[in-house]
Formats: sequence, structure tokens, C-alpha cells
Amino acid sequence: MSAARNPAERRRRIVEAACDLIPEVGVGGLTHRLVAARADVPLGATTYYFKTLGDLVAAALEAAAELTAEWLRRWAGELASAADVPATLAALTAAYLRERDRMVTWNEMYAAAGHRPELRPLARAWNDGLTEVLAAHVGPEAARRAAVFVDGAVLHALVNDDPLDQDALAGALAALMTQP
Amino acid sequence: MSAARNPAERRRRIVEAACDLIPEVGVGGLTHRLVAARADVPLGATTYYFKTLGDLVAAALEAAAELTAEWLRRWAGELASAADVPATLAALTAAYLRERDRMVTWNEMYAAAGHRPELRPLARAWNDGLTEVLAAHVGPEAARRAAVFVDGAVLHALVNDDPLDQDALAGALAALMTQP
Amino acid sequence: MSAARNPAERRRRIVEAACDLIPEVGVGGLTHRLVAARADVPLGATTYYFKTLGDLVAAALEAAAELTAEWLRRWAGELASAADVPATLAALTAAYLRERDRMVTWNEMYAAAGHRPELRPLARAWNDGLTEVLAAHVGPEAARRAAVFVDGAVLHALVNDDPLDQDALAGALAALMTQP
Amino acid sequence: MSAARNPAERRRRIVEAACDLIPEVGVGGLTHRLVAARADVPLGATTYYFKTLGDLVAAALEAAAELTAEWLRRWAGELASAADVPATLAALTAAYLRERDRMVTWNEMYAAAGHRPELRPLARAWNDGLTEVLAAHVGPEAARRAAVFVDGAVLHALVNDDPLDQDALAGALAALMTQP
DNA sequence: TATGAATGAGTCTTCATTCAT
DNA sequence: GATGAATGAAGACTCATTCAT
Repeated sequence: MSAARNPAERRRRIVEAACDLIPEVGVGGLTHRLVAARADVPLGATTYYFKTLGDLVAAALEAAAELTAEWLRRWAGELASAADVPATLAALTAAYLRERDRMVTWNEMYAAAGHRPELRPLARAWNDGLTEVLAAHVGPEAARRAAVFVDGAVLHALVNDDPLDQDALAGALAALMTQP
Repeated sequence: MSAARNPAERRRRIVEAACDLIPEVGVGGLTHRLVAARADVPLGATTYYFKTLGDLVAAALEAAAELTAEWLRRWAGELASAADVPATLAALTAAYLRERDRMVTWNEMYAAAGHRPELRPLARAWNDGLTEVLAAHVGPEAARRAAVFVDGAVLHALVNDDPLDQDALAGALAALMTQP
Repeated sequence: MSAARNPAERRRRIVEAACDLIPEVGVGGLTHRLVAARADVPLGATTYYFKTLGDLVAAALEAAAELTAEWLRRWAGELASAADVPATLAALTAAYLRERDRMVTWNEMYAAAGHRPELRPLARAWNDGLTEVLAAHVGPEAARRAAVFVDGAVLHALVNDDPLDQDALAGALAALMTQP
Repeated sequence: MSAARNPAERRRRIVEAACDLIPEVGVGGLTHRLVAARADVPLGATTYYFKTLGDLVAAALEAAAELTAEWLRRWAGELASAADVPATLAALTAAYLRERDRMVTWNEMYAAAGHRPELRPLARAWNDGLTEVLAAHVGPEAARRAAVFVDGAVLHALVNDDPLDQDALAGALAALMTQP
């Protein structure tokens, strides 16, 4: 299971290292050297597995999106068995707002997509996914509104020491999801 | 009024050039050389007026925040004379969602603040300012909710070809601002 | 006859690919990767069949020299049955001056020999061979003069859009081959 | 007159170093590092004065062409006062055939022009210049023939230990320049 | 035998920053 | 005060070559 002579594992480790680094240094701060050091592979390995740094960045963002997909599955599960959907979503969101690394990563994703159009589909994954999950409980418009609000709350939490608390979230989400 | 032999004007031109460049190349893409070329000043001028590149970036982001302050004053004016506050806010927001450069700049601001804590107060300017403006019309909680939603809509527009339209915005904002 | 599992054929394909590439990228532009891709063989094959890149280059230049040998045989045949040797040589040369790839390859050969003395015998093949062919018709001194002139004409054609035309060549070659 | 803080001199030294290196390592062997070391300037200086390596190479080849222009002026002088033009040209050529570095440099020039069309005008300088010089003494056709022959002799000398001797050159050049 | 993986040296290039003028 | 020159560190990327399999 070691990384040496195990291409898939090696590649995975490089991507994982890049992913880990994004919240620390940002997408723009990623360098071959930094990733290689974090992944504990030789410098040459990063260019062997990824033709360009852009490719490596894209792979890292894809991995981040994939992690988010798992995240979404958990949210879907919780909401499926929820008595009060907006309240449950508020609780889940409140927990999310305390995961600084994840929030920073997603903001980096949005910023990267702002400059590299080919990343936009990737950057849509989270919000579209959440909208879809919510649409199982409320109409598509209400679902979109709520998902958009969640992202706004993330942006707010990113630069405020006191993010919106669960009550505030619940109030807003209930308003957005209840209205026709 | 020429830039030569006019320190204040020169400095202003450099900052303006940096500001202009942010939507094009991102905060991470700013370099002394690039800014100097755009501002049409000698390379030395950029380091003469700003001790480090970080200082120049900060000045550019401050300028962006200042532009936003003007923006906010306009929104305050429009809302002061509005019959229907949520609808007017929706109209203003819909217009904002078509200003790609401005949105990209703000997202760069959030991303930068995610990595450089000293920029967080600056990054709060827009959302806090908008909250304050709205608080003149609805309670502070509703104002915050609405402002947060607007930022979520910006994020959405950044990566979607079809941003939320004015009706969708109006519906959501009305829900958020009407509920107690 | 396929290349797989047929060492000789595989080697031949590699050399041929390298030879093809010389006019395109120059001797200095040859790389294992480039040759492997062009020959459609795995990267490892190029180092398996040739200990070093220099060996591969040498093999490619040898192949180019061998192609030239065929070329020379044709010229010998044409001249053997020629009524007017200088005029026939002029016609053959004029045709050569339109074969850009071949000229570039030979110039690369000369340039390579300028830096790698071990290649000099190879680089002499063309001119010595031509001299020998011509010596069957005129004396050795005249043969050498004519061969030297032909190479000068190639160099001229390499950097001029209008190479020497057949009449000019015929005049010069007649003068060189007729004089004692 | 030191190179420090003397841009023109600095640039000159870099170009001169590059020029010196061409016969040793070939145009393809030039690197920023090599040139910087030979010129005894920091690595950064080579890229400061020449945006790309290609620019540096071009500057070096231009310098080589300029040296050749001086060379040509000398030949023009010698021929102007010559009793026997072909014999004098043969003597000058024989001397040239012993200047290995110069010959290698010119062959590199031709090879480089073979791959970089923008260098072709530069590569024509020598032969066109010589043709012009000779045209003052014989007709333009004879002048071109003779110049072409000289270049052929250079190519021959490049890969033969025994270049054409002065007598052989004189015979050939007389034949070429005497015929109408 | 054959080959994909691996890597370390080396390439061009960019750039923040310093500093002499 | 102002600026062009200067440079060393660092970055992305390429590649010959080695080697485990």
C-alpha cells in the first residue's frame, strides 16, 4: 500500500496534499514544490503525474468537490428523516459555518472559477447539489433560494468572527422555504 | 493635474491601475511590473510608493471597498425613496449581478481575506454597509438576512450563466425582510 | 512484420522517426519522448535500443547518410548515360535544391559534425560520394570542385527563396568541370 | 568602463560571451547560465537584457554577422588592389578555411536559419556581401558563383582535415570568374 | 525482454526588492 | 525625490537516464 511504485496511490497522495494546502495558502499559493513536500514525494513526481500546475490544481479542486458530494449525501440523509426541514438545514449549516477550512476551500473554488471558466461546472457542484437535495422537500425555487442563502452565510462567516447563529439561520431558511 | 511631479496623483493612478487589474488577473496575479505598465509609470514608482507588494494589494482592495461605498450610497438613496423596499433591492441586486468585474473583485476580496486576516475588516465593508442601509427600513435581523442573501446570489451568479432573475430575487428578499 | 515483438523492426522504426524529425526540430531538438511518440513506441523502447540519446542521434544521422547513398546511386545512373555531364548534374542539383527537408537534414549533419568530431566521417559521405561519382567522368580535381560547388549551392538555397536556377548551375558546373 | 552600472557595456559583454560560445557549444547549446558564467555577470542579467533566450541568440548571431561585415571590408580592400582577383580571393579563402571557429559559427548560423525563418536575412549577409564585393570585379553571375563556391569550400573544410588548398581554390575560382 | 515509473539535474523565465545615481 | 539597473530566489516545466517489475 506504500506510495512507491503504486501510481494510483501516489497520485492520490499528491492530490490530497494539494487539497490540504488550499485552505492554508490558497489556490494561487500552490506550487509544485509545496505540494511535493507536503505529499512527501520528489518534486519530479508532481510534474510526472500532472502535466501542468493547472492540471494539478484542477485535480485538487475536483477532489474537494468529491468530498463535498459525500457531505451532501450526509445532508440528504439527515433531511430525509427530519421533522422540520428548515430547522434541520439550519443546524447542518451552523455546523458547516464552523468548518473554516472547508469554507475557505469553497471560496477558493469560486474565486478560481471566476478566472478560469473551465472550472465553473465544478464550482457549481455544491450549490446545485444542495438545491437538488432541498428540492426533494420544497419546490425548486424555494430550494434554490435556500441554497443561495446558505452560500451567503458561508461568505459572511468567512470574514466575521461571529457567523449567523442557528436561530438566525433557521428563521431565514424557514422564511425562504415556506413562502411559495 | 498630470501624474508627473504630482505624488498624490501618481499614487492614485497606481492604485487605480491595480484595482482595474484585479478582475483581469486576480489578486494573486498582481505584480509590480504589471501595475506599473497599466498605470504607465516607471517600475520604480510602484515600489517607491508602496513598500511591498502586499501594501499595494491592500491599497487596491481599499480602493475597491471605497468604490463600493459610493455604490452603497446610491443604493441607500434609491431605497430611501422606494415604495416597495424588497422589490427595489431586488432590482438593484439584479443590476449588480450583471456587473461581472465588480463581482469578481469582491470575490477576490473575500478569498484574500480568507488567507490574510488583516483584510477581513475591509472585506466586511460591503455586507455590513448593506446591512446598515437596509436596517433603516427593516429590523437589523431582517437586514442582515437580506444582505447575506444578496451575497449568496452574487456567488451564484459568478459561476452560473443564468443568475437569479429579478422576480426570484424579489420573492426571496420579500420573504426574508417581511418575516419578523 | 509488426513492430511488436520484432526487435529489428522496432529499432528501424525508432531510427526512421528520429530521421523524420530532424528537419522539423533539428538534431538539438530530438528527445527520447519526441522520437518515441513519433515512432509510436513506448518511451522505454528508445532507451532500450539506444544506450544514450547521442547514440540515437548518431543512428539517425547514419540513416540519413544511407538514404543519401541511394540518392547517389541514382545520380550515378543518370550521369552514366548522360550526353552532357555538367548539364545533367545541374538538372539533378536543381531538383535537390527544391527538397528543403533533405537540405536541412544535411545542414544539421554538418553542424553536428562541427561539434562532434566522431560524426565527421559520416558528414563526409555525401560530398565524398558525389566526388567519386563525378570522378568517373572528369578528373578528381574537377570532380571535387564541382561537388564543393553543389554544397555551396545547397547552403545558398537554404537561406534564399530563389535558389540558383538550372542555367546558372549549368554554367558554373561546366566551367568547373571543363577547365583542366 | 566597468560593466557594473553601465548598461551598454554590460549588454555588449553578454553578447560577446554568447558569440564566443557558439563555436564551442553550438547555438542549440547556449543557455542563460552558460552565457552568464562566461560573461561573468549574474544569471539574472542575461534575462534582464534579453527577454528570452531566443532574443539573446539572435543578438549573438547579429554580432557574428557584424564581425563578418568587418571581415568583408578587409576582403574588399585586398581585392581592390589585387592584380589577379581570383588568385587573391583564393588566398583570402584559404586563410578563412583555417579559422575553424569562424566557420563553425557560420555553419551554426545557416543551421539556425534553417529552423527559424526570421534569421534567414541575417544568414544571407555573408554570401550576399561577398557577392557584392566580387561584383565590383566581375559580372554579378560570376560573383554569385564564386561566393557560392567559397561557401561550399567552407562546408568541405568543416568536415575534412585537409581543406582545399590555395591552388585548388584558385583554379576553381578562376574558372568560375573568367567564364562569361 | 521490455516498459512504465520515477527522479534529480537543469532549463527558461518571472519577480520582489534593493540600491546607485 | 525618483527611477532604471541589478540580482538572487523561486517557479513551472522538461528530460535523460535509471530501474523495478
